Amino acid sequence: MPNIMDSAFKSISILYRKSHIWFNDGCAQYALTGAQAVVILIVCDFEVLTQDGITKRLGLDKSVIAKTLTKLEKTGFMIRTINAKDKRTYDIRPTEKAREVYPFVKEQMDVCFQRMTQQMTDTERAEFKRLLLLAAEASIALDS
Amino acid sequence: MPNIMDSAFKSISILYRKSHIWFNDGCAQYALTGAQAVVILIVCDFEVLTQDGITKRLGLDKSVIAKTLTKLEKTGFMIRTINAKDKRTYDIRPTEKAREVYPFVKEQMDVCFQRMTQQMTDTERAEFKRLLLLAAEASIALDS
DNA sequence: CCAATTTGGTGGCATTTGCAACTAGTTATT
DNA sequence: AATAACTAGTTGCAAATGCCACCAAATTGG
Repeated sequence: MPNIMDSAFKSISILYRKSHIWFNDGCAQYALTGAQAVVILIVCDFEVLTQDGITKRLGLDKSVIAKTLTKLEKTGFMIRTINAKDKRTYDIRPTEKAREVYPFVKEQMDVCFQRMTQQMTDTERAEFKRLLLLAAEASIALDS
Repeated sequence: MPNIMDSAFKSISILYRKSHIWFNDGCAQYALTGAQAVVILIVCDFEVLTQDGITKRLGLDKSVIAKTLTKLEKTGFMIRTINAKDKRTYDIRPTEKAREVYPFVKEQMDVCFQRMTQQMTDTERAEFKRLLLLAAEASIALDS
């Protein structure tokens, strides 16, 4: 297939969609969607977060996080308690069940990145990751 | 905001969603969605393509391309003619209207990439683009 | 040359995400 | 202290995408 691509923008679209299909498949064995798995990872990493904290760190709309958390609470992965200092907000905490799947979900995520970068050298892969983080942080900072 | 991110996978999600919001906004003035604009770019670049050719090059599902093209034909950006050699397939060609918006849409896409990489040096930006294309091509090749 | 398989395209349905309007609680202004 | 402005979260709706089942044409294998 000649000249598949010339644009970084299109590349990002392709990488997003492909990696999410892979990640969703990988998470299905734990009865989780990709979106739910990502939330589990970030909440476990921080131990406690508000919904807004998750929203800002993932660059998703707050309504998306609200819906995902409702599901995760129902399925026993998260606990929501009203914050005493600010009654508008919830403290979101992982359950033991969440901590149990954490390493496996993390592994799935790494596998996805490994797969898309399999023809890169270790140096290239590390540089790719560094630039991705840099661009993502800048993008989040831009509209907030 | 401390430790926003640690994972390349999450970064790709963020970059995709943010850049698509920007791109959609940028394309709205031409009465185009981001998805439609991307199809216009690729069809103009190749002059003629089948729906399957577009599908493979963008890594999207074939039903998505079918729906997008139906819309683009209705709004006068694309022409579909049945291929004489293979009556199952369409030859998709851009109209003059498509060629007219092409440079502006391309510009919007570049602006998005520029925005997310604004703190990079020119060298970093070029390297980032190279690695994105490399990973995207590999991802497409993987499941086809 | 006929049957089986493959390929390109369509339509329906489900999921993910984003936006806008809304509620309730908090902070700032006067 | 009262009101205005802001912030966290919820809900409903719309758009984008993916998957599946299906159809029609083409290719392959006997």
